Amino acid sequence: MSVTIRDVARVSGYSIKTVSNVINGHPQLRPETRQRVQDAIDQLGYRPNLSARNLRSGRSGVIGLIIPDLTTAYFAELADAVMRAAAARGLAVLIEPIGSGRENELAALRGQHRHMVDGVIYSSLTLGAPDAELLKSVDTPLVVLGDTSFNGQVDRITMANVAGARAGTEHLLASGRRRVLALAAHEGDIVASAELRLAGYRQAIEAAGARFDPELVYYADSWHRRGGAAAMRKLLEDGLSFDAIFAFNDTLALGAMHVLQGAGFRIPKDVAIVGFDDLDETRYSLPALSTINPHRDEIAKAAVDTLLRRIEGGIELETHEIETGFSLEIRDSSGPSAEGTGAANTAA
Amino acid sequence: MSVTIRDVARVSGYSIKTVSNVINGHPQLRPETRQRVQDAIDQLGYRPNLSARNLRSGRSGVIGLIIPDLTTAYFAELADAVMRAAAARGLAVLIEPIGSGRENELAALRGQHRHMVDGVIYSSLTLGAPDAELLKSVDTPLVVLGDTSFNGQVDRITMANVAGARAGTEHLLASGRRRVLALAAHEGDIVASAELRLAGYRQAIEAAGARFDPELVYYADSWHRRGGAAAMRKLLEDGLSFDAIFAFNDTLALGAMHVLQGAGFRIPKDVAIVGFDDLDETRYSLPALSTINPHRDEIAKAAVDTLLRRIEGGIELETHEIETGFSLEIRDSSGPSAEGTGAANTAA
DNA sequence: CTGAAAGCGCTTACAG
DNA sequence: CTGAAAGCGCTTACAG
Repeated sequence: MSVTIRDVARVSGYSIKTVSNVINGHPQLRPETRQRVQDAIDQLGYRPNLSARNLRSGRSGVIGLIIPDLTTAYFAELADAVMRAAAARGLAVLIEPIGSGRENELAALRGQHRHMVDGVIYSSLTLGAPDAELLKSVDTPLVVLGDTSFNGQVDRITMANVAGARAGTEHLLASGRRRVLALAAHEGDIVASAELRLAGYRQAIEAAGARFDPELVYYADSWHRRGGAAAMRKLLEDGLSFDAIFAFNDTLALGAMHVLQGAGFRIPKDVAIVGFDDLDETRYSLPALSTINPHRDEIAKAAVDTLLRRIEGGIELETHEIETGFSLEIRDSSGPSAEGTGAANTAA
Repeated sequence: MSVTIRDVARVSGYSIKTVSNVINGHPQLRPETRQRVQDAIDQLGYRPNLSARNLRSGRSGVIGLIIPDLTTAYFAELADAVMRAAAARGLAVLIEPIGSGRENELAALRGQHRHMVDGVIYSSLTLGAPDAELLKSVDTPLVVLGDTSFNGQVDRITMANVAGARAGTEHLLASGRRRVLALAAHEGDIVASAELRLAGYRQAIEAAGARFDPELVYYADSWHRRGGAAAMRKLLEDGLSFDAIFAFNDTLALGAMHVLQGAGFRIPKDVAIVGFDDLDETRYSLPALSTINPHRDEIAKAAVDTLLRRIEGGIELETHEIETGFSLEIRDSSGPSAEGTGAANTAA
């Protein structure tokens, strides 16, 4: 059952060292040597014992990913992107779903898996600048994914919250909408991304020469579909007039869209909607939802590479803060308005 | 940085063996000894090196979970359940998303992570009885999650497809519906669960003394929301009359519900709907979707425990096939019909 | 290019 | 209860 490097050495007629060189792709080896060793490996079905390799090298080849849960589409898609980015670097990912809330997030920093992983990608919602020291005291290489700054004291990848929100709002204004609602959310202590996206929304409004109207900012009580639906119902009751919505994330947008359609509004004719996150399901909603694509693959790649650099560079290495790009995905939910051509297809 | 068991021995004044006994919770230890060793551990911040432990024990404490992807709600929720079940047994889970299709599923069996894990939970959609030999030839302990039988040659956990589908259909019939549509799906070679659920649907129809009408069985071209929506549009064009739908999974049901609502049907008044899977989002759809809960936690627990037994028992251990329970979750989408009380709230 | 040997940190018979 | 020692399978100076 357990073929070891020693067996390969014996069968191939070379020393353990040489076999090891072949396995690890050392360059200076005669092709013939390499071939014979490889033949023995194939013949025996040898696979290196990773525990032994890890013990020796001090590395496990596994990184941790700490997220609140796996069943929220946003985190599932993030995890998927991180796994792909890690696989491209030969790393496996150990996902640790920790639940939401500050306490869980803190507890995770002392998690049990800590010693199985070479480093951790940590998606934090509640930690902020005052916790920078705490994060620095963690003895595992760490990269934070989040919208709150730690004053450059921690490696961090963040998305283009302000620029993305601005682009989404500008797109709505550019398509002729005049009363663009901001559908925001507060949830627990999660304020960072909401604030940043609000700033982007406001920038777009003001850049268009309009006045920022706080009355047009609605707060859902959660970031989820249900929150978007509830906020929209309240909004319709309030009798506010509007012809577009920039929602601070996709699920809010989908919840709002559902209620609007139930109330007889046509989308995008009567109301255009743009979300944020580019969740996979936005392609399949009816109509398909326009949204800000935060370039999750880029975020994941930056996180993995930054973590790898930290693992190799140690604590002295200077910290990196990276803000990734974004793009506006124009789908059916933000096509021309009722005053437009009438054709409800994708705007160019 | 690396405190070892040797350091703990030195500081505590006991031998390495004794320290090891304390760490591993050996019973016969004087409380005083245990305390002194523990003090040293705490003082030094000692954590066992898992690579060394694994090398020695031949176990990694990690199990693999092979699924098509993490971004489909169904698999995300399955993964979540498996992680919780594994954590309860002190195991970590390495998720390997492999994409869909038979080729990917086969390739995964020779996956790179094979040697990091003590065993694998393998969610297969395309493998069937003829592949039993292949599965048995994998040298890693393996438990299959799936609806296709391998003739008892492989450990397998499956859900109550027939009984669940029957219960869902019976619920619709019991609430006074007369024309219950079956919204089925074919996708690639995935036929097993569709066939089983169709059998359950048919049993319910016939048990009610009605005749099974093949015309009422509609096939979507995918198991997803979009497939359900497309099938429903076609169905409405066909002008078929019906007052209820039993959908073979929740996303089909949600897609169908959306199209029905867009066409002016009231749910459940005009059409009652029941899905299958109990995805989290069924609680938040409008109306909330009635569904068959396949007891995912039970599935996950059975899978982890069966795998653990296989890991410990080796290849001689006889194989287990476990079918888990289910329950009918009655929500708003299957309340009373138009002829009923008129109150569209949850049926009892 | 290649070999003999040490050592990563742990657990576990073996001997007291 | 406790100690000294072997060995899990690998990598890597060190010496040729």
